[in-house]
Amino acid sequence: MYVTIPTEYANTKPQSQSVPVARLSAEKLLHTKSHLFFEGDRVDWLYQVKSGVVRLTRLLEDGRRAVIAFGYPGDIIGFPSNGNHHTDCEALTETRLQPYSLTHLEDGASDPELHSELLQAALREISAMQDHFMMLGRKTATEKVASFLCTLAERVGEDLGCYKQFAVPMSRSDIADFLGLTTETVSRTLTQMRKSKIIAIESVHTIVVMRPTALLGLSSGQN
Amino acid sequence: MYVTIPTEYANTKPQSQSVPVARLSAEKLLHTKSHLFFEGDRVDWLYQVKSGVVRLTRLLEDGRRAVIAFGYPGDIIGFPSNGNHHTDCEALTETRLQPYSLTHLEDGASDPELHSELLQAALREISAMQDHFMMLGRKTATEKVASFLCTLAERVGEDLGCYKQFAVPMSRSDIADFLGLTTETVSRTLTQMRKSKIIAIESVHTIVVMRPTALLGLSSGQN
DNA sequence: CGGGTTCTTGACTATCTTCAACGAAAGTGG
DNA sequence: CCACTTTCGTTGAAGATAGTCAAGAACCCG
Repeated sequence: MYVTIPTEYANTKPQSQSVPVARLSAEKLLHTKSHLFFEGDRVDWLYQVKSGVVRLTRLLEDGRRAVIAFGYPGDIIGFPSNGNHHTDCEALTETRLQPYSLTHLEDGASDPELHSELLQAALREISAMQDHFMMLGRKTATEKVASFLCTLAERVGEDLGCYKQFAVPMSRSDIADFLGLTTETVSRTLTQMRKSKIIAIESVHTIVVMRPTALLGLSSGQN
Repeated sequence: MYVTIPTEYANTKPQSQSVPVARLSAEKLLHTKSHLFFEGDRVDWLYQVKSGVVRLTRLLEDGRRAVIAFGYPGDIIGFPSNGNHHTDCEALTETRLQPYSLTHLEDGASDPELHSELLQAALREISAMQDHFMMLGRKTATEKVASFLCTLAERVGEDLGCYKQFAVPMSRSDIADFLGLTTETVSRTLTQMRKSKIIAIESVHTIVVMRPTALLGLSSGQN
């Protein structure tokens, strides 16, 4: 999941990724904090997240980290490059995954339809990543955090009357590394939004959006 | 073309993208500053750059801009998302392009091999974009500019004895929007590198790398 | 040649980071 | 189950990196 530039709150097309048809393996269970794969590992399977949340990260030699994406239900993860994984993948919650055999997927001749699905998934991924470039390169801290919350609210928020509540399974530093900020800045920004009654911080890992329109405004710089 | 994290100078595998086999249309010529497509246009063709350089951009309503990528010879551009272009594309120099019919490409059944090539190109694209996330989110201005120059040198630099020279067809603000900086910061950073004799600025749009190792050092933060 | 754009440079400012301390939460072992 | 340790989150103060504003120089293009 990438945080994009929401143009209208709660208006995105349902994230119902077309589900590849031929399941070649049973569901896989991944426990919180366990790894699905590491950077450099050979890619044998792609996975579609069925429930739970995973985190994809890359590291720099000196320890700086980038969170490339969060994998939410419906997302397909594990795209190879030169046959290898280019990120680490760790579960943030108990996660169920549907594996798909890569050899079978990549061989277009054997199953053209499945192959097309894979290509479509890759193209969606590219598009989502392009949105994220704008975020990383051109948005302020407040805009970044607001965009992030909007996306979470839209994607997994549950209605609470006129409010929307959602879980935030990732740590502050996961969020920071995803948005290109520090944990302190993320924390401060959230506090500020809480003080201006735009959000409520139910618990550290649960947020309620009190004023969706105001949050959306922050996300696009109209403050 | 994305600027990645060079691990060893002049050590990247040749950018020889596998060339799709079935050419369905004659080469297309694009003049400097003319557009190949705009964001929102329906995608009918993909293009492989044969010569020249193009620039892919996205805009925010308030005018902020992100340069998503520069398209150099060998690169494939125009990947659709929901059938539409998600960036504008403009030629920075006279450019020759080989078009490929999308309908033909996407229909895996009709030409499995071509379809596979397309998927591979998309996967390479995803990998390159992931590298760029680290750049945008976690690198300093100097590291960004140095990485950018390293990539250009590697990709299109011509040997001049022990130096490497290359053209910089994009403007300072193109570079800035690619790296998530301002034109002033790009300009200042280049000036600084020139003063420390790491590069020479032949002309505004031509750079010579005098001390490749030093430049590579800057790109990964060892300064 | 002249007008407009692009690039460079300077001075100042703001945003975000860094460093540090503290409190809260979660994990561990007796 | 409780005490202890460790990690995580929040907050504050100070500092630095990059941005903004502004002006002049260089470059292009007709």
